Amino acid sequence: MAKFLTSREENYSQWYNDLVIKADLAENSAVRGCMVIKPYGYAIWEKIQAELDRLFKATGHVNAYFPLFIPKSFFSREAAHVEGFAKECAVVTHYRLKNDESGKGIVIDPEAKLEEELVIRPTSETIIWNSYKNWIQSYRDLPILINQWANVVRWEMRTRLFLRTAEFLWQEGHTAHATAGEAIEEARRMIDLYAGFAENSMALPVYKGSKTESERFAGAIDTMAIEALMQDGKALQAGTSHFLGQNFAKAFDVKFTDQDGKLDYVWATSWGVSTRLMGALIMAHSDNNGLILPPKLAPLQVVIIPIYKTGSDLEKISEYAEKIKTDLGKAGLSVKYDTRDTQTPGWKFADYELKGVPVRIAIGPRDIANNTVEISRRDTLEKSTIPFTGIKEHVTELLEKIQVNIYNKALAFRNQNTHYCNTWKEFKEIINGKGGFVMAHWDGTAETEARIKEETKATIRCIPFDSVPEEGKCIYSGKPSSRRVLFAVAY
RNA sequence: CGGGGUGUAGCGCAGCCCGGUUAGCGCAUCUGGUUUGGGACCAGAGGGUCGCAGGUUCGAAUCCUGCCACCCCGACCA
Repeated sequence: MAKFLTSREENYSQWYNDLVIKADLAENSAVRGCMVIKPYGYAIWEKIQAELDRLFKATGHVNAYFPLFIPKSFFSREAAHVEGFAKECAVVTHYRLKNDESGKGIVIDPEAKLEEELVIRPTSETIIWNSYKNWIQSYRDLPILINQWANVVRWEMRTRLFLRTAEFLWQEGHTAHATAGEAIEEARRMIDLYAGFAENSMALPVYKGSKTESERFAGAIDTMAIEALMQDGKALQAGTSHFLGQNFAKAFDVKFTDQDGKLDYVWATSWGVSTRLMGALIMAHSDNNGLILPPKLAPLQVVIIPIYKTGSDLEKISEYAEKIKTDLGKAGLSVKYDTRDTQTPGWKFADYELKGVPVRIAIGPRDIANNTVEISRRDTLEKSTIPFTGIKEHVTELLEKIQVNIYNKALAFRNQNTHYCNTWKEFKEIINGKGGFVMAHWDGTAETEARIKEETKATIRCIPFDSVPEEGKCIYSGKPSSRRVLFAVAY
């Protein structure tokens, strides 16, 4: 089985690449570092989008859209911001092409040089706060709770499908508030929302916490993140939410008059998740047979496959199958009845396993005779034969069970691979060995953090919100520490 | 951007070192037939600017130079 995929044990990153390609999720394009998201992959992204969009709206946010291009000068207004992004910006310098004089091909028209270059957004804080300046005068104009679904470009050196591409799709929330407290609350609300989404919809357990200063978003006061563990023991940052203080308000001169008539700068947050979530989803659950998708995000939840020898067999099976399809459809499930006679049942079984369809129903003459169906779950590959009556209830329950089981499995793995280390030796053994998360004491200095990174590649993923105060000694420097932080080698 | 590797049919590869008929093989595709409860079988067919540009040579997939792309490992990052 699974001779079409490189196995996880053999080469985890090759397995991931194979899976993305063979499950027809995405492929590389003619443009370096940019991917084509194929229909099946995009369907999963649409499910992710739909649920997140619902959650954003349920917490009072609205969608808007800002330009792809940002005047170069906007970036220099916030010092830390420009420093963080300058190295990976694509820049538009001209607005016209013309035929080459020599008659061969087309060239940039040197006369069509832009007076001010435009940066293709790597993130939209600057262009958005430039607009907010005009929208905000009084506390009555606040808060502004806006989200944008967009593409952004970050000219990365090394790219990998979904995990790191030069162009990616994401959503970015940009909110404006009258008080620091309100903004902090908002930033925290959104990281909680992301964590809830990861756990409930993606079946992906995450650690929540704040980044250290060196890992913080360029221009933020506090960056909060959710961190997930992949099957190879590496961590993946799955979402971030930033408390931006008054940095962008100051950079773009966004002031408002409060209830006491005093003028103050506006407080900001921004938060986002990207198509990288697709990578997390793929890597966290899948196996050597292919994708394993949580039912809540599977574009196709149930597939029905007929097994027949003759045309009259197929007729009977189809009648039976169509009933099931209609029935399950009424229960709100997405069901496909695959009647293609160009592929054999065995081929279809393998293909839908590769694509991670959670539940498969096979119907053959045997089932017609016995009034049964064969039902198979993708997460455990278990098969059973069940009676035709009550199939709707059975499938609905099974999908819920699968959702829970996938989560529990990922949680167990995450917990088994979260180690509490007290010595440097032990720390290195785990990080260099099996990997995983390490909860360890840290003296709070950027120097120690950098040294640890240099020696082991491990970084502080976050200072977990729920880490309990505890007296200890930094594993590296031996200096006193009051709480453990979360280390891992990250993607 | 540094180190290593690879570019030959849609995909995966052999051929290259040691230049010489019509560039092979597996998978996939197409046609016909038999099949169909875990990636079916037989027969036949189609498909190639040998990554690109120069050079050496009577002759280049093969040798030389330059470039480009991709993969792996580092630094950077969601």
